[in-house]
Amino acid sequence: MASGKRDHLVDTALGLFSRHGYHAMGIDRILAESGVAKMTLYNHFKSKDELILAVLRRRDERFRNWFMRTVERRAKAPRDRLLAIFDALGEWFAERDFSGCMFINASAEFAERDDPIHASSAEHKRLVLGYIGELTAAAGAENPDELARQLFLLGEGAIVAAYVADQADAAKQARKAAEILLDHAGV
Amino acid sequence: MASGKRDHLVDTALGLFSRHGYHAMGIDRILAESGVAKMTLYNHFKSKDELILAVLRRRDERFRNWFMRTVERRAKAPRDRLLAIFDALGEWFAERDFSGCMFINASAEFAERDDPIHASSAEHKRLVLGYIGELTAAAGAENPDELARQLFLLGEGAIVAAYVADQADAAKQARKAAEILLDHAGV
DNA sequence: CAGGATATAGACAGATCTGTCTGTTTAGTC
DNA sequence: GACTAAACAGACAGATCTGTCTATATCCTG
Repeated sequence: MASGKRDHLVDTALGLFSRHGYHAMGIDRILAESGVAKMTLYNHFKSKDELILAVLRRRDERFRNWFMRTVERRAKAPRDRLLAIFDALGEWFAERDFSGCMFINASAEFAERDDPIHASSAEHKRLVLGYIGELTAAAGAENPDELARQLFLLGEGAIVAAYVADQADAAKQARKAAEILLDHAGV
Repeated sequence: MASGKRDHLVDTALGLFSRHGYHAMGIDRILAESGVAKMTLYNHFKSKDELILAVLRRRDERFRNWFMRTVERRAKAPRDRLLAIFDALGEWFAERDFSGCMFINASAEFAERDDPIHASSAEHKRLVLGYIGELTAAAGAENPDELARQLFLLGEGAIVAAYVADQADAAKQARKAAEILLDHAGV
């Protein structure tokens, strides 16, 4: 059985890194908050960076599960599901402790392109784009990849607008633009 | 006359913060790289955060000047200028040391919404959006604000796609989507 | 040339951060 | 109850970081 301590550590770190950033949040605070001993952390992870990678893996899994479930619960028809992407984003932005996208934020702090943390963030974005691609294909778009990439841009833009520029209704705006793109793509 | 040392310090810090992030880049390295003494820094700035704010002010000024100049040099007709936004972004992304948007990255590291650094980033984004709004108004769009916000989302999304997800042609994709939105807005 | 502002190098304090080590305690299993 | 593995508290080392202080040097200006 995987250690419950490890799980708890990753969960606590996920919340703290998300709200405060990666460099700004020290190991000691994570340990205090989680009630775990330092040696337990270094028994499970080689370094803080390895903990961050574990956090990102968990975040990727949880976020994409939640995202796909929400989109698919909100709508059945392919076109509606593509629009539901932006309703899901709107839900996310409205969370009280919304702190932007952990992967965008991680890329900001670990700037080197071949840093494993940056690479992990890139992979997450590719997976999200891939999911949107599945939806555009299911919707029978003429050029599903291109449509997916354009909707993806709207989504990422909405995240930035909501977090950086404090535009609470960014998801709604993105949805309106998406409708136009879908109409144009014959979906 | 404003100190040339101060200017040089801000310039050096701008490059280093941009390439390495804000927390990851220490004062000492900035001083060594710029050849300026520590007391000179603390004579001009109260703290590292104040230096960061000065860097962001300079970056805002330079970036928006460059951006507006590039857009207006690349195209004369209002619709073409709106599309030139994405050509300008493409130029930027292709720079060898492109490191994403300093304001998005700053918001990632200074997460609290009322942190002056986060607020300064929000203000920059508002100014960029305002400029796009001038262009959509000049183009005679029916709803210039809404169109501007949607183009803004595409632009921000392209920045994230280019930097985080390593999509070199994100600006081109955004441009294609923008064309559709412009057609739809009767511009 | 004299005086005042500005910049210099570099030591220093104090905080903080990651990662290691030790010795003890807890918990589960045979 | 004995053995083993895991977690514990907490001290510690070593690095690094921000910000301060001092004493010297440079440069502009009157």
